[in-house]
Amino acid sequence: MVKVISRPKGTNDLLPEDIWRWQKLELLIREECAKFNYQEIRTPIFEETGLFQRGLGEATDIVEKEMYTFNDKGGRSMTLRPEGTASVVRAYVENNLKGTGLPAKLYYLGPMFRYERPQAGRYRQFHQFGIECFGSSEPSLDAEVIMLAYGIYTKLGAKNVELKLNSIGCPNCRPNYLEKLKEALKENQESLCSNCRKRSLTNPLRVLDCKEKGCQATISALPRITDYLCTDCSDHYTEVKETLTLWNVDFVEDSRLVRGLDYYTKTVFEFSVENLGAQNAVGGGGRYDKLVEEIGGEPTPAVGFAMGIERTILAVGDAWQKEPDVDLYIVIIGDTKKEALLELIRARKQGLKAEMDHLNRSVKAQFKQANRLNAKYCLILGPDEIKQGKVKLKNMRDGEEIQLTLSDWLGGIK
RNA sequence: GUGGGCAUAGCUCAGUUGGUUAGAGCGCCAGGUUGUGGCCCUGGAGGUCGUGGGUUCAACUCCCACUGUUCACCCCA
Repeated sequence: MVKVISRPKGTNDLLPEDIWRWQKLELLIREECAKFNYQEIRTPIFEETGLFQRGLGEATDIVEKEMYTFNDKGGRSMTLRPEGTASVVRAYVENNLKGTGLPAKLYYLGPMFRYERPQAGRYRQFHQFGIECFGSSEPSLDAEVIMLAYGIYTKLGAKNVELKLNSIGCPNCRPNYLEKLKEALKENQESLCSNCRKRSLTNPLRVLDCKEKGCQATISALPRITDYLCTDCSDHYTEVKETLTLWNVDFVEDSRLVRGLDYYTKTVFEFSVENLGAQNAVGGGGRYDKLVEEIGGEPTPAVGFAMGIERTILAVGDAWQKEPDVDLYIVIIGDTKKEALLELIRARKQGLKAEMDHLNRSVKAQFKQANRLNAKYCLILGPDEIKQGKVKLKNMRDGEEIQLTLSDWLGGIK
């Protein structure tokens, strides 16, 4: 025997027993995007490495140690995309999408790649759905992006989804806050964990995110960004909140929410669920008014959101029920395969999901198979029936069997 | 990248102080009904006990390494 090659670490085979969940979620996503006038965009799965270095920030963990980077045969450094926004921004600039009218509202759905240690809800190849809206700095679009995501989570039937909201200011007001924060951190070094002491210098905002119990008291006493926002940012934040309230979106303000990517400005938000352990963030996003410029486009305000598909499906749990595989199963008795083949294709032309036996199984085994496929009806074709031009149609829910003519038994299906 | 747990049938798991033929439930296949599913009964197929080394007369069991998986850290979706 040849050695079986197994799939790469941190990747998954999506089998028929699970894939229906994906399809159901994708359908919901596409319907909601259509309602909000978001159009799909599909970009390459790999890009020049520089795109992500510029887009996400050199100092982020993703760029520093989690990217699948390789040289192609021409010696160019390429990277499997670790997230979707940078590519969409690139495509927006490269294809001059502002020319198609603003705001440009785009969504994407597909695999992303990060070299991480896998655990529940965290894989090396995972999938994200995301939306990006370019060309307007209006808070109503921040709210709309959040509303779209909120609507999807609500319709999923997932329990205990929480929306956290914050504003992290802009290049005008954030430096001012950072200084105050650093000062406060300096005074409280003693009471912080070793990690936070490091972060106080390298990335002070992330201290706010620390989950260490010992740090909590100190963190809650630190200055809040929302108290230091400039008028522009503060007004923007207020209007986002007002619009969400107008739309009955439940949210919790969390002045400690900062998020890990460097490109965010003003609005940031995150959706989390209870039952997912450490990987409880199922989606998040925010405004990124400086990113398009950084990628090389002209200054363009933008706001977006990304959802982790695997985590979202985990969060749904068993709240969903699988559709039956077939409406109709044709049971062959004796030498009636030819008739069965004819009726099978007739049923399918009528739009029924139909199946029949291809293993020459016993009648009993055929009914078992029908049951396994959760068939609503069985069409029974035996020599006696064919002789008289009749067939039997059995309702598998209540076991009732009725006799119909071979030519119009389809009328018996409700 | 760091630390801990786990790895036996398709799935969930038993397996005694190391002892010769590795089990159960579910699932799968067949029969119990010359042409009728779900429930029940009977039988059957299916395992190089994650991989490779070592200790031993003897290893699923003990030791080491590797791989996978899982939880936490970290990070994020």
